[in-house]
Amino acid sequence: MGLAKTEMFTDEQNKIALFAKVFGHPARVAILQQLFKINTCYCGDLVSEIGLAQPTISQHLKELKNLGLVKGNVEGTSVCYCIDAENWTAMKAVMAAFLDQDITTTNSCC
Amino acid sequence: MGLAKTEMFTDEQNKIALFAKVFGHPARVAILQQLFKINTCYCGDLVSEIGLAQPTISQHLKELKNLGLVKGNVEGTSVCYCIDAENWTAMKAVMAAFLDQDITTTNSCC
DNA sequence: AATATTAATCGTAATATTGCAATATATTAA
DNA sequence: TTAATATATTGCAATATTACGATTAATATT
Repeated sequence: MGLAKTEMFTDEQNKIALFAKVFGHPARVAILQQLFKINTCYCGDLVSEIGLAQPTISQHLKELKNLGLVKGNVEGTSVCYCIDAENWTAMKAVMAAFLDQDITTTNSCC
Repeated sequence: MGLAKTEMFTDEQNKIALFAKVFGHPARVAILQQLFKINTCYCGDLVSEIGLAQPTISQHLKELKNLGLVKGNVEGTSVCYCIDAENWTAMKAVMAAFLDQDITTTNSCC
């Protein structure tokens, strides 16, 4: 079906999956790394830096914006993008709660 | 195309994306949380716990196994699954390097 | 006003993902 | 050996994702 049965899962599980999904493409990872590196970045800079076509980068940026991880600021004909620090921190807390679970090796089957 | 152009990105970026992708479905999040919670778990238990069909759970487990995050141990007709602690820790280091980047609010455009 | 620049949107082709019924495989029990 | 049980695999339909050319929208420059 290609359609996740989100109603079977908790809000937290769906939230983790949504954040993870947006990181599940190397172009979006690269965009975020670049934004962290140079702090503030025009859309066109990302296009030349990453090497995908402009509509493709624009589409990836849209997904990052939809989740609130990235903000865009219109400056004339350009749009300047940066990380949304507050939402990034909130996302980190959600992901950390999932990733930092304790592993009890006792009573393990394998 | 539906096909990520992995050759344009660094190994690290592709690795982050691969790990994130496997967490990008709530069923796999739920499977992992359950494995952390009860430490060791038969495939059938996950099917009844999560509520998706047996082939669906089996398929999700396969993806987790392919990335090395989960191990399975055959016990008679059953298969007992658990987290691969070593690989989980290694994965956490990769993801933390990405998620814990510093945010410099100075010189930010938005 | 006409043109240039930058980014977003639309449309579409190629491919990937999700979910499950049906079936196959492997082990144990009778 | 046969039947029962548990899991994996196959095949397929529905939907999602990725990428980009063409176009549009908005602002700047001349």
